[in-house]
Amino acid sequence: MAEKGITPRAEDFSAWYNDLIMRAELADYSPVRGCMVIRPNGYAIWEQMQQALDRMFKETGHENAYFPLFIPQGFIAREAEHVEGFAPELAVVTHGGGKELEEPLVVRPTSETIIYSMFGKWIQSWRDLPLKINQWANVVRWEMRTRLFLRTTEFLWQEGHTAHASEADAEAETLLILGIYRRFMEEWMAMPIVTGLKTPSEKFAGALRTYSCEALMQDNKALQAGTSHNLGQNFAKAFEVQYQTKDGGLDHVWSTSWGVSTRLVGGLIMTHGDDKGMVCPPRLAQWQVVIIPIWRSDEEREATCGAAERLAAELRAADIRVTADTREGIKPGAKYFEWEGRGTPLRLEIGPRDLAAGTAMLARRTGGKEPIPMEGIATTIRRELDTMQQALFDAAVARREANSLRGPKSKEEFIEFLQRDGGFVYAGFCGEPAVEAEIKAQTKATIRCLPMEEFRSAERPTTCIWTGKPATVEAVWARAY
RNA sequence: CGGGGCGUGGCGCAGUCCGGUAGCGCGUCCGCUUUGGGAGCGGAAGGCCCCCGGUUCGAAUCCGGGCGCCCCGACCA
Repeated sequence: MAEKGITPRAEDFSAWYNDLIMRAELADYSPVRGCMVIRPNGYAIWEQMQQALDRMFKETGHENAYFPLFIPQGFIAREAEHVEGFAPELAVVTHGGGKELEEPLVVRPTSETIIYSMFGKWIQSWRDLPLKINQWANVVRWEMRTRLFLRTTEFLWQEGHTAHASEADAEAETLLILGIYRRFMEEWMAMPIVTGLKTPSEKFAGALRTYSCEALMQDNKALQAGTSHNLGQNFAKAFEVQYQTKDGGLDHVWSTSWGVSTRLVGGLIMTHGDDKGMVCPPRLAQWQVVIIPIWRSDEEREATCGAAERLAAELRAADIRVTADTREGIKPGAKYFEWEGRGTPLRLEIGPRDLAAGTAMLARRTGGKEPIPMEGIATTIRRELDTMQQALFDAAVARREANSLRGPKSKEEFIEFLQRDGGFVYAGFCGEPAVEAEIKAQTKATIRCLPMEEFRSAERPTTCIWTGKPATVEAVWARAY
């Protein structure tokens, strides 16, 4: 019995995370170091994420396209900061067809360079703008240390790339996407985030500025869940993406790029998972409801399985994602454990007693089990799913707030909070990069972001928590993944 | 790249100190009985003991050298 469980979070959070992924069959290690196989249960969650995000991108005027995996090595070098940022983690192809290549090909770590090289051909006039492209793709970054979903050598993501006629338009796009990410994370993933600006040391290599979504995991480490970059004219200049303005002039376009990855699955796990396994918010669950018929005799089997299938059809008609587990030879209890481990939000048990009473036994993944009438069951289930979705979000917000510290009174309190694995600390910052580096060296915490207005503290910090000098901004610190 | 752990049927492990020809649990397959919180009994299949070399009559075990994986740190979505 014990060996069937997973390591409790309190005992070893990393082990819990790995155990959960294996138990829920979300992913597996690949023969290649640092790479992962995303199994059907895990990929189904990613597909739900893709669908929701893809819809939101398209609703805001973005189109999908696909750019190649291979990038001429010289492209990466064209933007100074970009090459500096990515050079250490590039995978490079030197041979093809048995011969050494004239110019090595880089396996894309991100696609700015190849995309702007194409934008240069496609954009001639202000009439071609804005150009708003998204692609769903895999990218490769040679990481020193990897973790399933959170950091793997190859990962899946979407990367949006847009070109605009003005800096203001590019900034508006950057913030529009940040808002979409926020809505997705809050409303679909039930994962609260703090949005804000990255400091220069943490921004994307080649960006003017980077905004990010920062979530707090159950071990009180921060997870950067998504980023949206205003690239200014940096890449436009490097790849000569110019257009004729309305008044006949010539200007470089203003561009943005933004992305979220399969890392979000890791965020989902570490936001909602418990010691029994995965907990999946209803809106992202592959199966929102699993129906488990219970029988003894053959007649009972026919009756309960038949009822399960009819119930499944009824719920499906109400747009509820439902499956019936009619496997024979496995006891109901074993099925309960299996579906719980996978995080299925609701379970409906149908046995002879339920058939007689006109009810089904409803069990929630988040706790609680009671009989509900079959009459109007689709409405009941819909309400249960909506309630659970909201409850997961509320619980995650409450946990984050309980583990956040606003306005530490002293440097000592600040350090002490971070050292006992506290969560987010909001404090004043003088803006000096050297101070930021010193804090990182001493506390292992980094500035996750300079929070946007709505996340800032009511009481504005006036002094830098580290130097005591006047604060120029409020920053959120935490140890991070 | 440093520190720690580990490599033995599909999975998890014991056996290694003290050499003697491989075992346990889970899973799998077959049969019967079971089925409202991880089923029981009977039968069966399944192992280059990470790799290479050495010592020895004999190596999973001892010695030397490799390789790989996981965890913790330095870099990063």
